[in-house]
Amino acid sequence: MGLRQRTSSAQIEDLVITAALALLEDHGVEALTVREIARKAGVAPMGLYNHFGGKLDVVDALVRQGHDRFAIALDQPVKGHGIKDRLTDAGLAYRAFAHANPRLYQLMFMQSVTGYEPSTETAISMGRSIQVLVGHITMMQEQGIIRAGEPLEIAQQIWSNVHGYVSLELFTINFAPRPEEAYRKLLDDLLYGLGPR
Amino acid sequence: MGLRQRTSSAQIEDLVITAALALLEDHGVEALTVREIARKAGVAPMGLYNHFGGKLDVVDALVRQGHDRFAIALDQPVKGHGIKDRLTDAGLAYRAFAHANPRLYQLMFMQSVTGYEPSTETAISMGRSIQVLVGHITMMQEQGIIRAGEPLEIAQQIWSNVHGYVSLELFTINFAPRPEEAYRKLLDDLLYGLGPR
DNA sequence: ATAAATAGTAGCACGGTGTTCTACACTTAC
DNA sequence: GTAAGTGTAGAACACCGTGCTACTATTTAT
Repeated sequence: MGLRQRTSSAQIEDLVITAALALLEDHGVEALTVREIARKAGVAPMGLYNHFGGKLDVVDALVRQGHDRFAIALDQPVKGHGIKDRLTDAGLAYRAFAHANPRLYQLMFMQSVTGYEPSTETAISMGRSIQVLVGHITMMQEQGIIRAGEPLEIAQQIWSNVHGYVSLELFTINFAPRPEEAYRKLLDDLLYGLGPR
Repeated sequence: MGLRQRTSSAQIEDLVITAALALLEDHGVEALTVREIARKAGVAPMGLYNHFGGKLDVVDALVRQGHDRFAIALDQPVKGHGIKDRLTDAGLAYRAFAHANPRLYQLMFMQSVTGYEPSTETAISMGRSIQVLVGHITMMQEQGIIRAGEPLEIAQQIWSNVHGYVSLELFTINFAPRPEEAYRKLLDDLLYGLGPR
């Protein structure tokens, strides 16, 4: 037997994920139904079961792709900025990503689809984002900008603060009059609190 | 016409909410179905529509009750502690509440039931919690423990940090080896970052 | 070129969901 | 005693995720 042509399959998987993402961002999680995704992707509902384990598996693929894009976004250095501003820039990129893909962000970090739990493969993708953060922290520790300590633990602190602000913001629980400015101040205080004492 | 006996109605509403809470914490959001809640409460499914607007309205009542209990938990002063430790104590109480009612917390602050959005009445209940925080902050500002600035904005910062850590923890995205200790350190750095410079 | 295997399709079916409707039983007020 | 109102049971509707079967088109092997 010769090599099977799988181009078609890969295309279909891509079509499905793209359709699901569009549906999610345009009409919310409630629009993420098997029939709707299939229709938008131009595929039979059964095709969704031929290429994926089911609806939650499609969601998982969507989330995994999201984490991959997310890790890249966090690692974009801003030209003209030194290492000193690495974390601030990453923090701004973090919020920008969440605002550009709010419902995807909810899917990735809040439990917005009932029954969904990330697969181990997706968890690994998620781990890459925090590794980017750890990289920034280690560099800044070497420069004496951030106090000594386990980088992973410090990364967790930073992530908590940033994720907390952004997720409350998406949930429209934000009492600050100027959210953008308040967020910058948050990043500032956060770095000060993590600085050498 | 005389006064209507409404004891029965109030009782039923209470039965429904209690049943829903038990179901939520014991079997997760997926178990929160109309038929299941009614069965557990010993009420006909229709009773749920007689006393509430529907399933999401029951959820809303559940969330509102949660916020009321939450605000009280955040305002419990720890005996022997001074004003200096008010925020730390509140932070610990915050996490304790989330750990005692993890799925309720998810319902209150993450969007764990599809289609649910808090009513304005519930939003007001939520506002009371942050008012408790604002109270603590104002007191600590007067003592010079916290830097000057809009208390509401500072409250938002604290809330972000604490909520972020707790929600990532509930989502099992915690890379710190000793979560309890890491959380105390987070509170410590947070207060330091908010202190006078 | 011809036959066989495979991938994708359509469409129905099943159990479960939120919600609504109708018919019946019970309690309460006058 | 009678009437109103409140709660019940149970069926019904439309939708959901999912699985099954039959059919078609395309690709592969000979």
